Amino acid sequence: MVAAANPARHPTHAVPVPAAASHDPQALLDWYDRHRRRLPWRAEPGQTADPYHVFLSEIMLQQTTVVTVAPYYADFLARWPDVAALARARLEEVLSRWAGLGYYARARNLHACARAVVERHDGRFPAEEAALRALPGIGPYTAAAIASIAFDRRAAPVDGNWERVVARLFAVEEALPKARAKLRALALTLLPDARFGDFAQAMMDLGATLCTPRKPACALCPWRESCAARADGAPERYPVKTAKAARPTRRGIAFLALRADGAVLVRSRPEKGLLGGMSEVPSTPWEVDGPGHVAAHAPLQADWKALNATVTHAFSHFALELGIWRARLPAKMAAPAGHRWVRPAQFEAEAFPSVMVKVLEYID
DNA sequence: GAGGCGTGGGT
DNA sequence: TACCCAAGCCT
Repeated sequence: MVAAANPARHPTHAVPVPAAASHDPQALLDWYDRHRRRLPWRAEPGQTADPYHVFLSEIMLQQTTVVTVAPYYADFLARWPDVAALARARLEEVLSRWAGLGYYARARNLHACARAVVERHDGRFPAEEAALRALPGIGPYTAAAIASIAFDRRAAPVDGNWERVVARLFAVEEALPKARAKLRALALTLLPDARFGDFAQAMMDLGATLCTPRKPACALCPWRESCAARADGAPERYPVKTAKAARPTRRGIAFLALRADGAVLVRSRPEKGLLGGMSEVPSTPWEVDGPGHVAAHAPLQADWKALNATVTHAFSHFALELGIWRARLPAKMAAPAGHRWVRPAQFEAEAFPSVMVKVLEYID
């Protein structure tokens, strides 16, 4: 979508803009110049950010906090300092270094995207939103983020921060996610005439530090005078959201097969779906109705002992309760088809998601 | 377009 | 405790 930089000069019929609203973009840029957060992936003031740094950080930051991302970003950048290096990496190694960060399709797409940049764009990220959007794992937000932050193109990376800020500035009563298009249209009316990258990051900093979900610090906000939600006296009421569905509990049993030499029996999950491509301890299916006939799912015949232990884990759309069955096996025992024996010293090279790290606590 | 897709921290 | 929340993308 294309919108005029200033709707007062270039009226649009797409969305009615309150006549009284004057959220001066320069006021936010001035605030940003004084309060910008120093983050590992950000360029120094006045400098252009490296597109690869923006790309890597933006993918990691999808639905993930700055504090969580920071060590992963440092590790990836040290290991793969540029997009060509990442493109040369093995997918298994990328997944193992991503382990613990969640939303594992991001890691697979990150790797595919690096290869696509090398193959389709000669190793240089395109500056245009449309070309960026065509790359794997890069959606409308990330395309706009790279275009604006790395290339200072006029683009609006509307994330959760932008949505919250805009919903409050205009006191939008329509609920998310349905209100998304409206919030985006309103966001476009806020854009300055220059410094698009700084403006994008300023909106994120504003949302992350002042215009927070709970107890926003309106007294410190550069837009406090023109904010409709503040005028209403209840800024924390925005953005309005529709209630989410309740999260069911699924149950299963994990089979901890321990060889006498200390090795543990593991396998890789299918490439697509939940924890796609990640390493796991074999288990029954995880179902709401429970594991059913447990022994039928055991990876091998053994003297299985049910431990008095349950691993619980919260996924985004269901809770998991995993019982543990453990068996000890001779050192020369071969791995069944599709499985492999892994010693604890080699765990670092495996792509164990957090739930499997919890299961592996019971190898002793 | 609504739901699948992780995780850890905060209240 | 049981939610809610965080720089979304894909199908």
